[in-house]
Amino acid sequence: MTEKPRPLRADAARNRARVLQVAYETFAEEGAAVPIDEIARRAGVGAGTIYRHFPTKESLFRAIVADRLRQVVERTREQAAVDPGEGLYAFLVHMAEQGATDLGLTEAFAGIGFDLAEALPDVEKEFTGLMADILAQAQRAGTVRSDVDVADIKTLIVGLQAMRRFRGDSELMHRVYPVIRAGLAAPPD
Amino acid sequence: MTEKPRPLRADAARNRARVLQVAYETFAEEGAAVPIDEIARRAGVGAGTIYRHFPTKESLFRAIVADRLRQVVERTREQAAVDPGEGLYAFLVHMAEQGATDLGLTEAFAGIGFDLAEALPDVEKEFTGLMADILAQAQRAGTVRSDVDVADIKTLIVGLQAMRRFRGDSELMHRVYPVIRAGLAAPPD
Amino acid sequence: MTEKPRPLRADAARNRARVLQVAYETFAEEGAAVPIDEIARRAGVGAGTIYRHFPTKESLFRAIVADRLRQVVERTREQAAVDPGEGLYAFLVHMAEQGATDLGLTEAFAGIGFDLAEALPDVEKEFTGLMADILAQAQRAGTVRSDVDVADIKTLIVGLQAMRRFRGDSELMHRVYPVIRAGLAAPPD
Amino acid sequence: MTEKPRPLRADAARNRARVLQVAYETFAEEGAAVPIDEIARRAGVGAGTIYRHFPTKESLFRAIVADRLRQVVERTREQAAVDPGEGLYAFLVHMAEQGATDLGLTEAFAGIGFDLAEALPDVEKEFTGLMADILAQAQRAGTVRSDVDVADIKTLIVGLQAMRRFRGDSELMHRVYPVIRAGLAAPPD
DNA sequence: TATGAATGAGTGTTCATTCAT
DNA sequence: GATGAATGAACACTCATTCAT
Repeated sequence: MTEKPRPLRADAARNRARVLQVAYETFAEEGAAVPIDEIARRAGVGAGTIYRHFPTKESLFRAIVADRLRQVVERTREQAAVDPGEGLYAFLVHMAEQGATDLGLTEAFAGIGFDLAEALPDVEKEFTGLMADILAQAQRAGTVRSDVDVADIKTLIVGLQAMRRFRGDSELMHRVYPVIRAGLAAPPD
Repeated sequence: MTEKPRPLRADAARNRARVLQVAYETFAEEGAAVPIDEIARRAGVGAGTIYRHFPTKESLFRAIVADRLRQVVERTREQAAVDPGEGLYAFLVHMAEQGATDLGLTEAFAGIGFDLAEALPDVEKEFTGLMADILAQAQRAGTVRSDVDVADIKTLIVGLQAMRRFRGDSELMHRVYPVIRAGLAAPPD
Repeated sequence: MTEKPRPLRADAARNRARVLQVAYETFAEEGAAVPIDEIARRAGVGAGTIYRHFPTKESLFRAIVADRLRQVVERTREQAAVDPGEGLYAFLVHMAEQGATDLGLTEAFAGIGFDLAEALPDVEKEFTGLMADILAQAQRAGTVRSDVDVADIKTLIVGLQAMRRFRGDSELMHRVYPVIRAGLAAPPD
Repeated sequence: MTEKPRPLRADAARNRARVLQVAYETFAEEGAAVPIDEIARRAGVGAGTIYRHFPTKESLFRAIVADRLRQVVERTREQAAVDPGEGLYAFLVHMAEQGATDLGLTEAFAGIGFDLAEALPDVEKEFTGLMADILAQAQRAGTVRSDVDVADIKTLIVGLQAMRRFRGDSELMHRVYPVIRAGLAAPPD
């Protein structure tokens, strides 16, 4: 029974996209606590314009998180289709990268003041489904030990995102990610 | 150029200790965004009293972090003396635990809006020294692969703290910590 | 120095009438604080269209008040022609009814943030003239005491409108209006 | 189980009283829609000071209304003790006076955006009780017709307050109040 | 010295009005 | 002419910090 969301006027669509982009960058840099006015300033629009497109600050935040996660899901599915044994690792790397540049996403994913499953149930479901698929694939391919489950993977993502923000991407990938990977690949005790 | 910190009167010292304790608990529960008035209320003192001992909210936060880290250092040194091969693992577990119960400390350690080396250079130096010692010990004992360094361990702590806040202590210890440990113990490629 | 109001195009005239009607209903239901956008939404026009016909929100409000008062004047004149002794009472009842359903009109009439004589001098003049006429008629007919004047009647209207909004129409008519009427009919002390 | 409201410090008590007084005057002049900042400005305090004493704008408004109504109740009881037949009329006059100078009180009493019975049940109860008492007294004394009840009196107060704001006190008392009084004194049809 | 009251800049959000499409 | 998007000045309320008591 949702209203057909009639296409936005060209200028409005441009502004909406611009707000999303700037809000993404700003939340990424400053975390979810940045004032809306700061986002408006950076986007070169009035605060009211943001509120025309997103009724609350939280809804703007949600829109960004949903967008990011959808991109990760898509890229991961593509890669997992090509190399099932590597799908999970590719996913971990994507998520670490996202968390690196995106303070807001990390907070959202770690549930700091934001419950993903409650706020974006659809995205959460698709996301969890993806993880279950690629984890099972990797376990069948023998690249991931058999005793880890989806909850463990989620936990590792939270950890990797935190680490990625703490450490440069190149260093994380060359020095710490191999440790995690070795731990995941190791046979259970 | 530091003032000689003349000894506090007994009641003032008691107040200072009480504020530290309550502030620790409160930041741990509520995160760094909790109002100073809430800490004052819980401590049963006026807000002014807190500002007498700590000139800004941030300085109070710093004092707590320093205090916590000193405790971890002490406990870790004791355990490392007993079993050098386990010292580093004991340390990781202590830090994860601290991060678990201490939202404020995690933020501080991960450098979210707070740079430890800049804010508390003395503590940071001692802390890094400890890590170098116990890492070297473990590598000599053969329990940790030879190609990880202190920076890698710091990074893993950031990750573990984030994970510990995301996941219950028992589950983290039984399900994810073994993965990290297996990765650290594995021989380099 | 007023612009000659050149005749509106048919569609524009239709829009203007529609806005007036919807604005009347909306102000009546929601009071003068209702956003212009809400009126536009209900009327199925853009906000800009309202501003084309009425340069400010207040001017729209004025137009409605004028319209309503003209209707009351007309109906009252008709009834007073039939029964001069009852004309004033019919008028009071009409005005109370208007105030009942029309939060905006009541505010306008009572001068809450809106001065009728200043804002709509023409309407005010006609309105006052009507009251003078029907009051004199009623006094000649002996149905209203001789010592009340037009200002008193205006005052009573303000009171009746306030009362009507406070109390249901039926109850006001059966229980309180008779008291007012008895007071007006009573001979002067 | 209410906290014993320990006595305020002298300066705080002075400020609280000042805020109440200024807020009373300001609401009276401007109505309930005045910004809190305006009240703060007039009182010569920061907005935060008002919020220290009254947690919301509405609670400040409530405090004023309660205070005013209690004064009216008290004065009316005194006068009714002296002359039972006049008690109700004295009450009507008091309430009209209050409404005259107090736009906020009128709005509260007429229920414009504020439900007295819900917001201040104690005051409302005492108030209604007073009206029942003095109305019965007056009816026993024969100064008020037997067929009006408390709800009718409330309605008349709403009307009188609206009228009093519309018309000067002296004129209302000399010209319109006698009409109401005659209507109330008249025998039922 | 301790208290907690006062300050005032800052936050999310709304809405009358203007203006590009 | 009509549309509805953009603007930006409010507003209620919060909180780190200062200061009178």
